[in-house]
Amino acid sequence: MQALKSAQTRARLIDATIRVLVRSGYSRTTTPQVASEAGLSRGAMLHHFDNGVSLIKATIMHLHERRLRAFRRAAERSAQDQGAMVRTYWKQIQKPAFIAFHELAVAARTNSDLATVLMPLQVEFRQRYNQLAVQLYPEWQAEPGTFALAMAVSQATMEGMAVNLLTGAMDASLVEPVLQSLENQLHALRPALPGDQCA
Amino acid sequence: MQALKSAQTRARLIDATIRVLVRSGYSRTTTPQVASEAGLSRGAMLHHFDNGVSLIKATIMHLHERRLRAFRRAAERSAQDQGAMVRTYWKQIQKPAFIAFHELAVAARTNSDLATVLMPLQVEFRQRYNQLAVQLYPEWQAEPGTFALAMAVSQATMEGMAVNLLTGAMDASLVEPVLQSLENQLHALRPALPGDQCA
DNA sequence: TAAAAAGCGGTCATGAATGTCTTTTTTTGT
DNA sequence: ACAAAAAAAGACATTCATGACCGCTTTTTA
Repeated sequence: MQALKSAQTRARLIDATIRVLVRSGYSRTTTPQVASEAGLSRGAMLHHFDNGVSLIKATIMHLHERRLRAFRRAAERSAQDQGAMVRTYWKQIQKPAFIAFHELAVAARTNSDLATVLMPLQVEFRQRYNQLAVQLYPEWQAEPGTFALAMAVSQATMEGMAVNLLTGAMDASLVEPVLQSLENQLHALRPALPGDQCA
Repeated sequence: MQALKSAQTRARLIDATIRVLVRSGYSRTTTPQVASEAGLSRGAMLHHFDNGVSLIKATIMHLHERRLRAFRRAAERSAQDQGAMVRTYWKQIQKPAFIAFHELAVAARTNSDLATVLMPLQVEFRQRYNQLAVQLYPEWQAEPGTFALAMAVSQATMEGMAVNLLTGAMDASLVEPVLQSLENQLHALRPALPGDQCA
C-alpha cells in the first residue's frame, strides 16, 4: 500500500511540474513552485526525487510515455478514417503536454543532463512512429523513403505551426488552411494508384 | 565620438547576449555571463542597460532588425532566381540569430515583459513579410489568400524542421527531401497558368 | 508489540544572481 | 591644462533557489 501511495505522490509531483512548465516556462520552474503546486512541502518532494534535475528527468519520461500512447490512439483512430491522421495529431499537439515537452526539449539543447535523457527518447519515438504507421498504412510499404518524408513533413509543419502560434509568429486564422494544404500534400505523396496522376 | 563608442559597446553587449543565448539557453543566460562574454565588468554593463530585462529587450529588437534585413536580402535574391526563396530562408534559419530568437520567443510566452516587446514585432514582421513578397511576386496578387497560405506553410515547415533538428526530433537526412517537397507544394499552390493543371 | 522503514514537514547554510551605490579611470570641451 | 562628463570597475545588501539535515508521524514487518 505504501508503494501505491508513493506512486500517487510521484504522479502528483510530475503533473504539477507539467502545469508549472506550461504556466511559468522552464526558466521560472523551480522546486518550490512545483511543491506548492502539488500541495506538498519541499522537504516531502525531495524525499521522492533526490533533486530538481531528477524530477525534470522523470517528467520527460512521463511525457514520452504519454506521447507514445497518444500517437497509438491517433493511429488507431486514423486507421478507420483514412484522412484523420493530420487532425488527430494536431489536436494532440495543442494540449498542455506538448507545450511542456517543447519547453523541456528547448532546455535540453543547452543542458546535457536533460539531453542524455531526452535524445534517446526522441530516437525511440521516431522508430515507433514509423514502425506503427507502416503497419497501419501497408500501401506505403513499397516506398519507405516517401513514407518517412511524409511523416517528417507532417511533424515539421504541425509542430512548427504550433510553436509559431504560441510565440505569436503566426495568425490563428491560417491554421485551418495550412492543415488542409498539408492533407492535400500527403494525398499527393501517396503511392500512385491507377487513375490517380491528376488531382 | 563618445556616442559612437557607447553604441559600439552596446552592440558588443548585444552580440555577447546572442552568443550566450545560443550556448547556454535562456534559462542560464545571466548578466555576469553576458558581461564576461563581452569582456566587460558587470558594473560597466549596467551602465549601458539599466537592468537585465532591458538588455534582453534590446537584443530582441536587434534580432528583429536583422531578421527584416535578412528577409529583404532573401527576397531580392529570390526575385532573380524564382525558386530560391525556400533555400535562402532555410539558410537564414540555421544561423545563430534564429536560435537566439527562438529561445527568446519561447521565453516570451511566459514572460510578459518580453511579450510586450516581442509580440508587436512579430505582427510587424508578418506584415512586412507579406507586403514585400507580394510586390516581388506579382502573379500572386490576384489570390492574396493563397499567398498568405503559401507563406504560412513555408514558415511553419522550415521553422518547425529547424526546431526539430535542434531538439533531436528529426533526422538530418530528411532535411533535403522535406525542402524539395515544400518547393513542389509551393509550385502547386501558384496561380494556375495555361497548361499547368497537371504536375 | 516492538522495531524498522517510509512519508512528510521544517530548518539550515551555501551559492549565485540581481539591482543599487560608490569609486576610479578615461575622455571631452573650455 | 583643468574641470566636467561619461565610461568602466568594483563593492554592497538583498533575494532566492538549492541541497542537506533533523524530527515527527504513520505504516509495515519481524
